[in-house]
Amino acid sequence: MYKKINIKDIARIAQVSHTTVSRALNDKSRIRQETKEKILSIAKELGYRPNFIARSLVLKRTRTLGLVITNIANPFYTELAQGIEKTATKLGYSIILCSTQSDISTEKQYIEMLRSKGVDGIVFSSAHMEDPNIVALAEEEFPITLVNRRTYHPVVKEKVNYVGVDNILGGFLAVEHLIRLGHERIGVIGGSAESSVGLERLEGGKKALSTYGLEQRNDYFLEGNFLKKSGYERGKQFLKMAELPTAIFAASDYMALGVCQAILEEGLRIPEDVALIGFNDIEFSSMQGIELTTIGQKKFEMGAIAVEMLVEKIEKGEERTSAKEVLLMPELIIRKTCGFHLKGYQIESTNPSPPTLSPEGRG
Amino acid sequence: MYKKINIKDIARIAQVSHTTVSRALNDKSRIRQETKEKILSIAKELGYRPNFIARSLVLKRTRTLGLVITNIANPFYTELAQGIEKTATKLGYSIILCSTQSDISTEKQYIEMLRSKGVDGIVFSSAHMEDPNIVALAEEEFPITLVNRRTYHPVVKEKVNYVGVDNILGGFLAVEHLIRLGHERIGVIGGSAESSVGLERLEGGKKALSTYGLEQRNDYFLEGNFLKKSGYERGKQFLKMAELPTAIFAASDYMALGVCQAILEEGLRIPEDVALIGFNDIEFSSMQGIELTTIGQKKFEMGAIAVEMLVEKIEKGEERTSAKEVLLMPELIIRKTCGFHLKGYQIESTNPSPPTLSPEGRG
DNA sequence: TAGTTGTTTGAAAAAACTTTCAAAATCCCT
DNA sequence: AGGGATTTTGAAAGTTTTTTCAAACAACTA
Repeated sequence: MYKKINIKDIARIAQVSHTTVSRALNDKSRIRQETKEKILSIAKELGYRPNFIARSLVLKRTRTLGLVITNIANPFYTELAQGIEKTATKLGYSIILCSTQSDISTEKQYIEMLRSKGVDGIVFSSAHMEDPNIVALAEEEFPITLVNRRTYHPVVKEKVNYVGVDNILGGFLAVEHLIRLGHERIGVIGGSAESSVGLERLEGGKKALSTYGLEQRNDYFLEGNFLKKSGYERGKQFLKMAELPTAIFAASDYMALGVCQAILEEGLRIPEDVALIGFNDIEFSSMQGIELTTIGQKKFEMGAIAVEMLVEKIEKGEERTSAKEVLLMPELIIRKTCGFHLKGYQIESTNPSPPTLSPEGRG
Repeated sequence: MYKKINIKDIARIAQVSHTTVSRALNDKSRIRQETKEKILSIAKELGYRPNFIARSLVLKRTRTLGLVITNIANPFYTELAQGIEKTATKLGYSIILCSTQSDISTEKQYIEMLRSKGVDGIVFSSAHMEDPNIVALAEEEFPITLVNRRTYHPVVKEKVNYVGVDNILGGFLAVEHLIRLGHERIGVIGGSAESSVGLERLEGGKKALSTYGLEQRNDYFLEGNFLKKSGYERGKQFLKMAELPTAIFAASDYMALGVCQAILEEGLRIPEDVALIGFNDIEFSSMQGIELTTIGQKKFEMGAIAVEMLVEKIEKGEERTSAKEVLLMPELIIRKTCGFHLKGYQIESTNPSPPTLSPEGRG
């Protein structure tokens, strides 16, 4: 049986007090180089492993972060989670994974647990619009950051950092692309009403419609929940309409894949019968046989920035008070589900400049 | 500023000792019902939140598990991770996520960290064949379980629990399916040599070949690493051969998707020119436009069983000494990449019985 | 009433570490 | 050699909780 050895064991062998051992181990001053080396070598020899929980108890720091996410199965979140986990370990933190299935009360329990376990901060990747848990944390000034989804609550806006894409621009780009390809009846499948990103993408889409002078038909806006199944169902709904849209913008690739399934099942072709554009650019969107045109966003980088901001907040403490907001630029990724390639256009630069192209490509 | 309140604060207000408060909070005996209720109500009113790290210090239990995984981005692992996370929380544990990118020394650092943080156990989803870190843990009898990949090291086999699929059977099923459809030149893309599952699947494939009296050609066995890119590259390699295989079995769907890309790029059709079968049945394999025939395994359940076994080991302690090994049954899932549907067979039951079907379907 | 039993409570120790403060040791200068 | 300054070390307290042991208290029996 391996007995765990602690700072006192080392002290006894090195013939010093455990205080001195602590100083040696933590590379503190007020210790002679010689004694430090001796202690270090003994520690190494004994295979000493520091007990972080004892340390945490006195330091009130665990170097552990919570990650609350709806569901890792969603490919968008797994890429995000990767960025988060990687940069957390780079910065010396580990992360506790919490998947809430979007349930506010599950989220609350997770938060309770995380705080009892003494995490130094939490990153939320899927905040609800009016998430009371997040508001409470913000009021208490507990270190958190929001990534991807945000909350419009004033105290959250004032106090907590946020990273995301410019979803309004993204939505605009998506619908604009459809419009430029000649579509006038454009169906939009939004995210759930609890998600800021869905709303913002929808808003961007509507903006494109009005910029190009197209009618906004209410029956062409359907609410989804970002999941494949919901894309499938909303897609079917569109396809049953008397005057069905000629193009569909789904607020996530995952949903777009569901729409794809629905369209194909009805015996329709993509993009000839109905064009399809998604959002996120998950890995599978680029697969042969799918080749979904979509709005790309830097998911890994988003996660990385989120934890960098959080760690800065934790370590810098109260120094910076105002909340930062960083918005990454979305990017139109043209593949084959909108028919761009069929019309023989050459791929142009897709940087997010204001709409200048004359609608010559219509019809 | 919210000051954290502790057991002593409650004691002061309730006019009892903190010992008594502890008893009330933990629902222990040796306390009068009346005092207990009083204490509980005070605790609630003050918003008391137990400090798990102090508790952990004395109890030597953290109710936290480590999950070491190569990479959450691989869809197979995300489904597995879901099963793990969900049942961990169900059993009152939280999990710290560690993605090693298959690097042994990164893994070692993660293990050090996890142990310093006092996790009660670790689940390894991607053990290397001769992983020294795992051997060391096993020798020390630190609670771990292996899921998916295993190690053939004798002390690990003797001491640590394992859950996985019957990969040999799975490989057999895959290649058998190809053989029954008339293929005689079957290329296999294995996993990396460090992975037990790749080896076992290959072994199963070879077994099918010999069972049906087919030649085993060494140039038809290529080593991959389970990732899409490696499937693409190995696929290309096969397609450049003078006598290219008429069917390919890839040891993971993720690789099969890469192979798919390679085949399509070469202007060949699936399954008419070359048939393709994968392993894992990840969610995207069932997508329209892909419809990959594959070997299914219960990933979520596998994860669930892994943590159940681990928790049992942790909580039961030394009571059960011999290591359990649970092997789930793989299942042939026939979709469209092997051409089964083209031949007008009706879908038969695919339970893993010994090969009885006469090879009437050949040619 | 004394003695026994059983229940309820609290003091103190323990877990493994960091930090503060004071004491001891060393060094330098006159 | 003596005194001040500086460096090195250790004792003790603190972090929050659980647990052991003993004390106090109530109730019951003889």
